[in-house]
Amino acid sequence: MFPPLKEQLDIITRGAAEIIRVEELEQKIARSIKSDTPLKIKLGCDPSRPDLHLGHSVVLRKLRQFQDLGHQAILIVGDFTGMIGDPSGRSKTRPPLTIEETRTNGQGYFEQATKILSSKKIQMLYNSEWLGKMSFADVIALGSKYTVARMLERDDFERRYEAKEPISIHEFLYPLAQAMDSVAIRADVELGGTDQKFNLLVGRDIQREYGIEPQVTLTMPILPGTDGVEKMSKSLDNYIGVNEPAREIFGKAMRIPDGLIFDYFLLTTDMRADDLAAIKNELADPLTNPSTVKRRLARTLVALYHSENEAANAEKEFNRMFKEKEAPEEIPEVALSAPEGKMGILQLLTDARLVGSKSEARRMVDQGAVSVDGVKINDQHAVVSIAGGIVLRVGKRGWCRIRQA
RNA sequence: GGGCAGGUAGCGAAGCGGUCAAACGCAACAGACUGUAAAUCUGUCGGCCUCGGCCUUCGGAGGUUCGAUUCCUCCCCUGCCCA
Repeated sequence: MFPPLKEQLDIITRGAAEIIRVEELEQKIARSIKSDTPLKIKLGCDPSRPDLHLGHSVVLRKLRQFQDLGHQAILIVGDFTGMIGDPSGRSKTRPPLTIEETRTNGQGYFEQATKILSSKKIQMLYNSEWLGKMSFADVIALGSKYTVARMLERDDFERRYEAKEPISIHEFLYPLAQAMDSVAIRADVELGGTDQKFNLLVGRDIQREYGIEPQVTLTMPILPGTDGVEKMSKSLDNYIGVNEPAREIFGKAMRIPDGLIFDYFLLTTDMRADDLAAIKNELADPLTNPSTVKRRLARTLVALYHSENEAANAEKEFNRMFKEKEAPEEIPEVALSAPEGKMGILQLLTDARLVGSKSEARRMVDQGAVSVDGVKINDQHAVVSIAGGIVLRVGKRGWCRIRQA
């Protein structure tokens, strides 16, 4: 039923940043084969950020590989912690969620995740199921199993402690809560980004404390965002969402720095090892124009989340907009009512929601970023007739078709 | 509980009675260039405008002043030290 040990290990270790510990993984797999029992592979999901992007996909792809090898994927939705309101470091303002929100978000997560995961061998659990049942005494007992010094080993905590930034007590409880998830489901392997390493390791320790065989931790590299600097995240707006339209995915992929092309192929696609090697060579060749390789990446990504067909269309569209500098095929349309069919350009821009304020509209006009039907508008006081319908443009990407209501 | 240091635009950080919508850096946005890349250069970067200005902002609430981001009082929040 299960592929042989060697084959499993090959697949599992590919692309992984670190596995702690490989020997234990081998033992678990060997036992799984012998007893014909799937391993439980755990992945935690954050219900406060329901939109998945390529960064999430890295670890989801790894989970998919486990599924394909016959193992059991278990998604843990951190609804309990979400209801309290997490503050892992940066976002102090993360608002607590209601139970309904965590359910809705969990469901949304599941739907998006199954674009990557197989719908077989998958289970989704909410951690309030067990964490919500713990008494305060249970929590104290849990707290007694870990020390402050060890908590401070975590990079994030150590840094903030040194920098004299606030660390709330409950932040210490999060890794422990996450560890309890591993205890509750008796996870064999837990997946996460390298930034999760500490939390995953706490899981091992706590499982041991509760008399359970420690999980193996498998971390995947963190995917850099489209800016090439920070990790991909929605709040930094350097992400490519799995739910985005084909054109967006294509366009955003084309905008990543060249240096990221290979990493993206490696981490966000299912490309085989020999193809990856070929790409590496191609990129190393000074005669190669990286944009052609980047195009292939963009097509691959669109195909992954939409279809081959849409990938081809997205590329055509891309050429049309940026090579031939013509209006995109589909642009948002806004119906506005104007007396006598005429409007001031500033009003037009704000009503079309191409800018956030009239001041911004002024700036755009001043900077020569605005055009109507391809004709540049330089005068803030210009009055435009919208009677016959016009195409309004701001900057490179702000298109809008206006028609009279 | 006490002492000290802080809370300024998306972030970081100046200002410390008027010339402050607030230096500077980053991010962001626009323009040029280009491969919608990067780098670079230029400009913008609270809101409204008849372009002369007007309005709302510097943790919160009051107060002193002709005038406060700058001084005083109280409150809230954060860090450090002492208990």
